Formats: sequence, C-alpha cells, structure tokens
Amino acid sequence: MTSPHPKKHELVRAAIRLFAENGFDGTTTLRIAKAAGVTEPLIYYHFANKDGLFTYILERAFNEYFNLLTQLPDQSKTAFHRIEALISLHMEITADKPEEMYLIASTCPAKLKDGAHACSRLMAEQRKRLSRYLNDCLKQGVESGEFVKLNIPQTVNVLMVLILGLMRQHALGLDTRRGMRKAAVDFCRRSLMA
Amino acid sequence: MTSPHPKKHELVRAAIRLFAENGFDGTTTLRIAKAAGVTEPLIYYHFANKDGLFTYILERAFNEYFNLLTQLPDQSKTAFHRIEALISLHMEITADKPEEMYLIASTCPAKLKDGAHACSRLMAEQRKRLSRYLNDCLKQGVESGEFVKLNIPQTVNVLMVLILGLMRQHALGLDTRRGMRKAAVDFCRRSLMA
Amino acid sequence: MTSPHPKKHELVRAAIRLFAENGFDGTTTLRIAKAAGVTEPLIYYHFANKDGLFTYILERAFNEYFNLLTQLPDQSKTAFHRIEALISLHMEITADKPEEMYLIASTCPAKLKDGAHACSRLMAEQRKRLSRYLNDCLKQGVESGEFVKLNIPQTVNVLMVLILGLMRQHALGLDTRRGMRKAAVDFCRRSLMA
Amino acid sequence: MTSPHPKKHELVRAAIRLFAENGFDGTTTLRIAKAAGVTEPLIYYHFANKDGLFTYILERAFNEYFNLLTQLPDQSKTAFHRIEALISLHMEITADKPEEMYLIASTCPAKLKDGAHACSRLMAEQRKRLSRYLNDCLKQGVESGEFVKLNIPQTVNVLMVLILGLMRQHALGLDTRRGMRKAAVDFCRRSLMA
DNA sequence: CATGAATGAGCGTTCATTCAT
DNA sequence: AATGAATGAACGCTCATTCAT
Repeated sequence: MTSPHPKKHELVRAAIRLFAENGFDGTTTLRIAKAAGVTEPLIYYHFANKDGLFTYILERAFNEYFNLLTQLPDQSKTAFHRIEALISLHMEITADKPEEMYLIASTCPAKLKDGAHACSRLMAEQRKRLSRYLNDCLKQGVESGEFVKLNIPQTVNVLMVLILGLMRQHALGLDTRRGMRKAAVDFCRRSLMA
Repeated sequence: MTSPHPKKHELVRAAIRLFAENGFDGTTTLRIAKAAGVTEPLIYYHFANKDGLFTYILERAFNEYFNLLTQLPDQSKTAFHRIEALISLHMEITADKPEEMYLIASTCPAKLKDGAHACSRLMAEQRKRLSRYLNDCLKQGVESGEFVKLNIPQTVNVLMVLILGLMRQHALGLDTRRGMRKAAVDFCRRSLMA
Repeated sequence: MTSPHPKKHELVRAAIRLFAENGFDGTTTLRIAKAAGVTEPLIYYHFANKDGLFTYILERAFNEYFNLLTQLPDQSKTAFHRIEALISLHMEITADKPEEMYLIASTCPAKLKDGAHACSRLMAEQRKRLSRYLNDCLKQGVESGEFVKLNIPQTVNVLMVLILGLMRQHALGLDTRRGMRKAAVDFCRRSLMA
Repeated sequence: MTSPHPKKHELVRAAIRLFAENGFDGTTTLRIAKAAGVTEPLIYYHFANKDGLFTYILERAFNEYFNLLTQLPDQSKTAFHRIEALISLHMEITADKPEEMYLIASTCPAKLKDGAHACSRLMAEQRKRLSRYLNDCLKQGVESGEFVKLNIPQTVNVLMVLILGLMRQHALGLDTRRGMRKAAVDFCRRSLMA
C-alpha cells in the first residue's frame, strides 16, 4: 500500500533534512524540490508557501511528541517514577527523530519574537503541558511524603529547564557522552526524594 | 567627550538590536544602516561584511562574559558557594546585557552546523570553561566531604545543562517569574550536599 | 514558426550588440534585459551568470568560424589558391557577422591574462587551426616549387599576423577602404610565388 | 636627484602595472593607492579622476613612441632600409616597455566606440603617422625603381596591418618565438623589392 | 498532478569620488 | 601634500512565488 501522495511525502522528507541541515532561510524552495525529485511549483500545490511547508513539518513533529506526552504514566505510579519517565521520553524522542528535533532546536529560537509563528505557539503549548505534568508529579510526591517539602511552581520550572536543556543538548549534538539520562535522573532523585 | 568612532558605535548598537529582533537572515544591512543613521557602505568600511559585523558583536559579548568567568571565586571558598556564584553570574549577565544574550540564544543554534562559525567556536569555548570550573568545584566538594559521592563528569554536564538552560530561558524571556535563581540553587544544594 | 526560446534569443541578440558597443564591464545585466524586453532574472534562468552569457555568445561565434575553417580547400588546389581562400574567408565572416567579430576583437584582448577564460581558450584554438592550415599550405607550395624557398614556421606566423590583423582592422572599422582583400593577396603572392 | 613628486610617480608605476594586469575596470583606485603606498584621495589630488590617471599613462607611452617615430631615417636612406627600421622600432619598443604596450593592446580595443576617448585619439594619430611614413617610403622606393610597381595606398595599409599585428602579438605574448622581426622583414623584402 | 518559463522585490557588496581636517 | 571617514549610485545575483499549459 503506497502513500496517497508519494511526491508530497518526498517533499516533506527532503524539506526536513534540508531545513535541519541549513536552517529555514538557508534552504531554498528550489533545493527542496530538486532533493525531492520534483519541480518547485509542486510545493505550492501541496502547501500555501514555504512557510506553510515548514509549519506542516513542525506541527507533525510536535503532535507526535504531544501524543507521547499524553501516554505518560498517571498517578497510579510513584511520583519519581513519573518524572523519570518524562526524562526518558525526551531522550528517546530525540534519538528517534534526530532531524526533526535538530530542526526545532536550531530554528525555533529565532522565531520567538513573532508570537504568531507556529514555533511560538507550539513551544508555549509544550511548556504548558510539561508544567501541568510536572506540577501534578510534584504535588503527588510532596503530598505522599515521597518528596521533600519544596516550592512546587519554582521546582517545576527548574525541572523543565533541565529536561528541555538535556533534550536540546542531545538534539544539537553538543554532548555525545552516554549515560546522560541516568546522570540527570540521579541528580533529580537526590534533590527530590525525602 | 565622544567615542572615537561614533558612527561605528551606532552601527553596532543598531545591529545588536535588529539581529536580536529579527535574526541574522531577517536583518538586512540596509535596515541596520538606516537604524544607525548612516549609509550602507559604512558597514563595509568598518567591517569585512555582514557576517563580520555579526561576529564582532558576538565576540565582544562572549569576551565580556569570559572575563566575568575568570573572576569567579577559587578554591578558597566552599565548593557550593562557588557553584552558587556561577549560577548567579549567569542570571546577572543576562539581566545586564539582555539584547546581546537574546541575540546569542536566538541566533547561535542555527549556526552550529558550521563548525568554523564564530558561534560554534565561542559556544565550544564556553562549554570548555564551564566544564573546567564545574569539574574543579565538584572535585573540591567531593574530596572535602562537602558533597555526596557522585560521578563527577556526568554531574558536571547536568549542572552545565541546568545553568545554560536557565540562562537561555531568561534571555529568551520564556519565563519571567522571579526567584528562579534561588529555586535552582536550592535544587542543586539538595542534590549535592552531603 | 517561432524559435523554441524566443526570449532567450532576444537576450542573446541584445547582449551581442551591447557587449560589442560597451564592452563586457560596460554592459550591465539590467541593460541587456531591458534591451531584450525581459526582466533581469531571466538571464540567470537561461545562463549561469553574466559571464556564462558572454561565453555562450563567444563559443557560438567561434564555432561558426571554426566550421568555415574546416571547409577550406585541401591539397587538391594550388597552395596559393588555398591561402587566398583563407584570406577571403576572414574578410567575409567579418562582413557577415560584424557584431560578433567586433565583440571578439574589442573584448577578448582584455581577457587573455586569464588563461582559463573562454577568450583565451578559443583564441588559442584559432591560432592552432590557422597554424596547421598555413603550415600545410606552405609545405605544399614549397615542395611543389610553386613557392620560393622560405622558413616555413616563421612565415606561417607572419601570414597569421597579417590575416588576423586584417580581420581585426576590418572588424573594428579602423579602415573602411575597399580592396583590402586584393591588396593583401597581391602582397602575399609577390612574397611567396617562385 | 629625486623626482619632484615621488608619490605621484609611485602612483603611476603602480597604475601601469595594475591596469596591465587587470584591465581598467578590473583595477580599483583603492588597489592602486595601496600598491603605491598611499591613500586613495591622493589620486584625486594629482589627477582629475581614475580616467585621468589612465589617460596620463596612455599619453606618456604614446608620446615616447611618437618621439621614436620622428627619429626614423629619412629619404637619405634606401626605402627598404627605412621600412626595416620601422619594423625594428616596433619590436624594440614592445620589448622595452612591455607593460605599457600590453596595457594599450589589451585595453584600447574596447574603447574605440568612444571616439573622444584618449585611446581613439592616440590610435588614430598612430595610424596617421604610420601611413604618412610608409607612404613616403613606398613612393621613394617605387620612384627610384627599388620597389616593384604597386598600389601605394593599399600597400601602405597592408604594411601597417602587418607591423601593428606583429607588435600586438608581441605585446600580448601570443607568440614568443624568436626571429619574428627577421621573418617579417624577409617577407616584406620579397614582396616589395624589384 | 505537474511543469517550464518568467518575474517583482530585494539583498549583500563594490567602487569612484568627496569632504573635513 | 595627504588622510580617515563617509557616501551615492549602481551592480550581479537570488529567491519565493506565479502563470499558462
């Protein structure tokens, strides 16, 4: 069973790779088309414009990520188990979709000034979801006595910074050492556990 | 008493603001010149090209930052005091030079693919210096019994990710909450102290 | 029945005229486009760049010229008849393609320093072909007793200088007198014939 | 005894070399100034503009050449001796002033469309002087019976084409063979002598 | 669904030239 | 006699986008 739009799929594949390699501005529509084995106007048949193609890629990647987030363990598990699962998820998705994650990590920061841009919207959504989940974990952990007493909203933010920082470092290839997942988990466990 | 090159200075000021607001590719030399109240060719009188102006700004900002790093407390202080000083430094420089730090946080990730670019070089230098300093702190703390026993190189990296992530969040204005410095310090203290 | 690429053809026609009138550096891509009734970027759709358009014109003109050279009479004719045919050919092609020949005569000398430029390559090829043909003629004439005894390689060069000089003078419009062909032929006949 | 304007002299020396190497349009005023060890505005102190500097060089070279022409032997010598002297003069000046002659041969053809340009004026003057001298030689030779009967004005032109072609070939370095002077003289002698 | 041809708008850069000193 | 700083005018070229087919 072949894809319904094989050439559209080729366009998206080529665009992901090229946007990740050369950035949004560093990638021309002509190069995308050539890499996909089609001609330029086909981009405009399938997408509104270059930005539409970029947004399509971004949203697909974030949606996949958001789906994983909703499958995280709920309060039936221990609070720290849930935090560990969150850290693991971020390391795994970065290993699974390196090009998409590189693309997000390298191009989105430059788009944040434009609050209407998909990057802003999706990254805000990401922070909201992470906040909610971490808040829930910390509340559970503190209430159950599993964690020490701590300022929940601020610790949520510290954990979010740490997790996003790890993902970012991983995605951008800034540190290729192994064992970062375990090191981060240990660091958090020592800080949180009562 | 006026600056030795008033127009060059205006160019740099305008460029910092515009590069931060619109990214490198999103900023034209013409707009920089107009914002500085000069004509475009003056950019090429004072700098080799657009990238030279960008690099000049980057290097000036990083050098100022590196200078602060070298003034950090040495082993005469307790290990945790030194780590706290490092965290504080990163929050303070971001508050002091918000445009330069925004510029770095928003534009550099896109340049990392080019290992020869100033962004790559300076960020690598930054990581090297942070690594060295944190390594020294952790060794001191573990040896003196101030800290728990821990895997030093990996914990160095976790701390670096946390600190750079905080700075990045601060610089990009992703979280404007107060007290992040204290929250991060507390989080680390609980994790490190014996 | 129209040409397959009417606008490309217009570009080439306009470029030949303008390059001949104003030289390579004195002709802007914008003026070429306007003279051809198209927009500037079309030049870059059909040619790699300004130099590519120039080279295209040059190679087309030289190829036409080289084709004529290969149709010159062979040893079945008398040696002097062959030399006369060579002189005539150069006068005729200059009359037939005045703009192309003016273009070559006026712009190529400035390009000779760049040995890789089409001008260098094509002019070297021209000299090689003329040398070969004249050498053959002189050998034939001397061996058959039609010509006086003479130093063949050096006389080849004198004849080549004379023929190229005539063509050049004709192309650049430096002497509009009639009868130059006959005068040159007579001059050579007296010098060569036994 | 030093020159009255040592820096002006340096400018001219540098300009001759650079114009010859890179052509008029390929040489910037900045490079001339740097090569001469001065700054750009000095060019405008000593010359009206870039073209004025170019014209100055051209006129100096042509005047030197014209001076040599006036020292050629008069009718007290045989006609052929006088023609041989003319040929020799052109080979010698090209050997003596290779940069100036390369400059003229490579840049002037492109300027001929502009009849007011120094190149046009000086080259026309050159042709006029050569015509007059050769005309005089041929008349003397034919009248004295030294030369065969021939159409004088047309033969003047053939000889001029030959001489200028030799000089051009020599100046542009198109043929580095030795003995071209003698070959040309022999060729002419056979054609002219009774 | 797909393309070849074409363009409007703009960009980074160059350069001869000038002005104040 | 000489310079550092600055500019007006342009130039070659690129690129996202469109249109007719």
